[in-house]
Amino acid sequence: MAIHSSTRTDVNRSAILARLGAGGPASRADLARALTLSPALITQLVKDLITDGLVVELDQAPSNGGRPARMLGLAASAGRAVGVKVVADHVAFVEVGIDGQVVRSASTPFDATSSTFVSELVERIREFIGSGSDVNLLGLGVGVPGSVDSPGNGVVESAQLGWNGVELGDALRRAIGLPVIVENNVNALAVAERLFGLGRSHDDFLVVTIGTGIGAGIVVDGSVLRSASGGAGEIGHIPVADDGPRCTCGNDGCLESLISEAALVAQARSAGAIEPAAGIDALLAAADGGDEGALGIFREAGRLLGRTLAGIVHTIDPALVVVLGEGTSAWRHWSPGFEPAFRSHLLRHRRSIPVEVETWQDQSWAQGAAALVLATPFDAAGAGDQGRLIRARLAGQVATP
Amino acid sequence: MAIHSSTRTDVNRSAILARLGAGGPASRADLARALTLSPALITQLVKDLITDGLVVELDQAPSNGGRPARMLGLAASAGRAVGVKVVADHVAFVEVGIDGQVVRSASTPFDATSSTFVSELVERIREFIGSGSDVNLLGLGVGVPGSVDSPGNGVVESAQLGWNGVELGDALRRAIGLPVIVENNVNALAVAERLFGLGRSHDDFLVVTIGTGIGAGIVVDGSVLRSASGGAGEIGHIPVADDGPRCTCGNDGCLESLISEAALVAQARSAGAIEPAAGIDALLAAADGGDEGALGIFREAGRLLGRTLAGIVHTIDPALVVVLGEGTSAWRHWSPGFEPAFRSHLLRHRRSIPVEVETWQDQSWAQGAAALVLATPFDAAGAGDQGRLIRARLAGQVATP
DNA sequence: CGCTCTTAATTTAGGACTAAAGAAAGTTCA
DNA sequence: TGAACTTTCTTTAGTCCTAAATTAAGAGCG
Repeated sequence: MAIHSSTRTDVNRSAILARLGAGGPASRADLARALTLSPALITQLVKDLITDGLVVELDQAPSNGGRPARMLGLAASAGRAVGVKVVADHVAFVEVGIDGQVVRSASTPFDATSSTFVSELVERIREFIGSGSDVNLLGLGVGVPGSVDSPGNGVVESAQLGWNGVELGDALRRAIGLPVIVENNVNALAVAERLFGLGRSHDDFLVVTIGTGIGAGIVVDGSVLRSASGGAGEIGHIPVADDGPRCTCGNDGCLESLISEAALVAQARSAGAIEPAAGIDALLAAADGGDEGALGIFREAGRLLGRTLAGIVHTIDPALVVVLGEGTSAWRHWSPGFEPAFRSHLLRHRRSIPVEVETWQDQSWAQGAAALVLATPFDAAGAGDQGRLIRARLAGQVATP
Repeated sequence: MAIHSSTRTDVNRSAILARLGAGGPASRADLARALTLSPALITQLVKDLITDGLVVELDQAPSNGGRPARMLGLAASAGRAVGVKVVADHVAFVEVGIDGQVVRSASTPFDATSSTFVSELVERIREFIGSGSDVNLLGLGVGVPGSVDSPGNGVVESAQLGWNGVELGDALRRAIGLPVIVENNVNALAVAERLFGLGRSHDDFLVVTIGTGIGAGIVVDGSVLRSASGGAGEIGHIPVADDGPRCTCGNDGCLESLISEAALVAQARSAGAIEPAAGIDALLAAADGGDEGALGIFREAGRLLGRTLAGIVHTIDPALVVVLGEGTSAWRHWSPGFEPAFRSHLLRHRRSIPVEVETWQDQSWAQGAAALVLATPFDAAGAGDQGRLIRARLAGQVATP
């Protein structure tokens, strides 16, 4: 019932700005409908935002049969976000506008297992922020492989990084002086899909990543599912074989132990489909060249993924599946195994569910992280104190000449 | 942001009443905390509810070190709900108070495949309601096996009942003249668990039913997951065997095709563990008598259920699993297969997740249905127009002498 | 026994928001 | 070409709710 986390005015002002960013120019009537606020309130809020130099009136739209609408757009200075993606051996950065457009990006080496990894990360982040222009930064979004207690707090458990109870959020807040949102990197991708991608027109969809790891971001009723301890979406550890290979998690027969990039490479090496020192690029090249062993490895991976995703579709009933991650570069070889396995295990009325594979770039992970900041204006109570600070920074701006 | 479905006063009054029903007596300060409303507003609303005869002041609680609280309780006349559970061959009814306590119940034969099933159902419901006392009925909750487009609308797809696009909600509203909420019966059980059961202290948990069918109700952030078309939780159709038996849905190797009651009976007959005309009761008796074939069938069912639920726990990350349904009477035989399979396929930090098996009665399904009505005061926008009507009926009562 | 502290409940002033009415600016049609 | 209608935007009056201040009623302690 009550909104505690921000003043209501901050919530509304930041929602208007974020909506103009994510959705493009809109009229007052559009904003009232989209944000379910009365036209009277929108008029008041927009008047103040225009006075504060954050919103500008654009051309009039053609009439819809009545008074023509006056379109509104964002002023150029309306704030930016930085996204950081952390993996074991490097860190990627992007700086984006409120519309999600990438202004600049960078990537630097990094050792997540070093005993001074936090201060090294802080240094890298300071360098990236310091080399940007003097535009208002709303906050920092950080995506990590692993689970996070809550995005507004940011305590990380990550086997891949070797981190156990690392208070990353607090450390970065203290060192950088910006609001910081920390989230699992696949969940961050799902947030980005919801805001800027194919998920914009769906309240319920599934993001699946293939590549180094196998993971899922589950969007339900417009929000990413985190559940009890922030660990929803760990589909890589769904058991799919009773006596399958040993997984990095210690169990046997997890999906990931069979279809992660490392697993495919290991199978290919064992089968002689590639040289013992070759990697995934060689496997893809072999499959492209028609090698039956390589094709079979990808087909079987697709089959296992398809069957497993069919079960997930029955469990959570999404309207769309989006496939992302480094592994998508090989999707043409996964698909022959994936499609029949997936659709034949779906109930009849679900067999036409769309599965979309999007164009992947390494900076996509960092864009996902940045989206964590950009999404907070849409959730009045979301991300606790950090969310409130971000909304205040977005809503409280006054443009300087 | 804006609440459209009820006047705010109705939302708040009905929330206070429902909270006193579900949670028992509480002070004004307790209500303010539980409902996240200001103490000032609670004082105003409670004053009116006392004047209207719906709430009574009880004894003072012992002091917590400050001013002793004045406890509040429900007046006896504060409204009831009727729950109806429909299966292929009978209908079960309960009438419950706002606290969920069963006031009376009934069960009658019914033919879901009859061409006049709607009017037969209407007749049964009228008989049950007509034989009750003259207390204010807030609404009718109906649980069905199958999927429902939305609880406030109530269009049913059910293979088990042979219903396809049946506009049950509209038909019942027209004929009975009460607000009607229709939902999948396992989802209804999850609502009841959230309100009155083990789920009261959890925002994220999983309800699993074993018996005639295998289903799940998934509670996330305090609400039951429905997703895109209301079909979340159909875990019975998760594929668990590549070339398993043919399922009633037409696919092969679904979980349900291996561990539903009918599947267990078929396996037992094939194995000679029971007579060809015997049923589940004979299988349970044989297992209780130490028959190895019978024990093996239950153990294998438990193993498959355990492995599948481990996958679901990784996908949605619940804090608790509650097992319900007719099949729980045999849980002692499922458990030896279930427990090792379940826990060995969980990530290390999840291995201690509690799995609770609750006492089951056939009227539990109908209690779940009644809970659909009782839950609506807690969701300001929930169940559309039906929710608004229920809240208005609860909030708008004035007790007559 | 009286003072201080804590917690509960109430009152007050003011902010936030909406429903409804009205004004503005088009399109359509006779 | 002017009236009627539609859609957008603005203004007004009132409702709903909270933060803060105040009052009430206990426990604890010297």
